[in-house]
Amino acid sequence: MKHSQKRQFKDKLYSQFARIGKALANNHRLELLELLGQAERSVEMLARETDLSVANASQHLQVLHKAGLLQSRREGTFIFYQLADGAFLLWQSLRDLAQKQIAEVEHLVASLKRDDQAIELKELQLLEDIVLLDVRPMNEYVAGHIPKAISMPIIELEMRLEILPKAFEIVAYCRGPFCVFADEAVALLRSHGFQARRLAFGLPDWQMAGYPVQKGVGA
Amino acid sequence: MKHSQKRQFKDKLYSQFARIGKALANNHRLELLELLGQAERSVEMLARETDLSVANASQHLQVLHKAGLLQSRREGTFIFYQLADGAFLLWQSLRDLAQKQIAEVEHLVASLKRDDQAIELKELQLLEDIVLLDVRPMNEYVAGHIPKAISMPIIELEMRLEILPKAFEIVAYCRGPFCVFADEAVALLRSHGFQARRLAFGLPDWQMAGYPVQKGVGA
DNA sequence: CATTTATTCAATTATTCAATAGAGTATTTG
DNA sequence: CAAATACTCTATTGAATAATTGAATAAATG
Repeated sequence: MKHSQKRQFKDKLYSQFARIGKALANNHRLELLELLGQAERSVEMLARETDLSVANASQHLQVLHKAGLLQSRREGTFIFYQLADGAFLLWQSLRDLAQKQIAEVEHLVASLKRDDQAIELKELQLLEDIVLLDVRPMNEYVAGHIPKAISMPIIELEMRLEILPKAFEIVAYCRGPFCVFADEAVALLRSHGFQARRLAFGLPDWQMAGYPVQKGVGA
Repeated sequence: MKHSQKRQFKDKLYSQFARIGKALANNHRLELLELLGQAERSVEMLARETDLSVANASQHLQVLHKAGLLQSRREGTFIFYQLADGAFLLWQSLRDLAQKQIAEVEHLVASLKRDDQAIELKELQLLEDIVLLDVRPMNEYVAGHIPKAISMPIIELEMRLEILPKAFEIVAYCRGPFCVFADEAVALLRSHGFQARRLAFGLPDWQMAGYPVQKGVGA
């Protein structure tokens, strides 16, 4: 094989890889990936949750789909998108690299005045006598949650505070390290005299680490 | 926190993530990443190996650098770039997703008429009585290689065929699953009556899997 | 079978990106 | 300190992308 043929082959091959890179090159598309990492959704739901127009969300979803990052299925008039195999690992690698290498990310997270007592993956195993709250929207809890976690969407938390025990520490988790639901939950709980911390990670990270995931509404 | 404030925060955060996506959105930059996954290099070396002008290569390297994917150090008039922590995992996730999800990639690989007997990571452990050849350029071998592998750059292989034993199977590896050096080596070896196969993966994949890596020129 | 709902397509505009050429900046060497 | 080497910056060009709007599909409903 001549040099020019090799060059042509490499150009073609890496251009295919770059299709995935291009799909990752937009903030809205990354936000869509993060949402879809939690649970599948229709175009309209995704548009609403990302504050995009439906047409625009649809376009972005198609870019992700063509790059092999999403799978879709039709159900009546709805089209549900979900992550393709391997897409979460890619998003996770990107997210983690950004956290390590980009100073502005740290700066943004610092602006949340987040508690630095967040619990890492391995630490959670060792904790006993805690109440674990999944503060994501219900549909994400149903799609999968950490065993023993109670569904307590952040919007319902304040109303349902009285059912929580003050004798135990309360641990909240949400979508991932950059999701603020758990921070809001911890702040609210503490302001009402509870002892509370957040997990530093989300359900998909838990799942990727090989831990068991429970689906549906727990008995 | 109001909805509009949350939206602003998310837009800023995901825009930072998208900086990395944008860095991955070009075939030349991905090729640079793959090369740097093997060993650090100067701008000029990278330009030559990717058939880019030096100015253009420099620009692309700076894009990668600003996105946190590369680190650089000066040595005299040379600037050496190397992968930042976590950058190889990101490139590997992207590459593996492309292999699984993009049909054109499979099509391109098929055009190589590659032998499908390639040896996977776990299989290599079980093989005995083989001669393992690292057919990448010498500098990459020096930067790190699989223990017991012999450096045999593909351009030297034909000249040095006589030192190889016919009694053992010969196994060649190179940069990764899409590198053709090992395919060329296998083809050449077989045409000279050797029994030969390639590894399906490269040195960085071996290293990422937690196996030991030897540096320098083996004693 | 017309209407409604959910999604996609097509056309437009503003913005961003890739590549090039040539000038400019560090650093080493004679 | 002048020349050589290695790299970076700037300006320009043409190409690609993002968001918007309104029209066009596909499937379900009355």
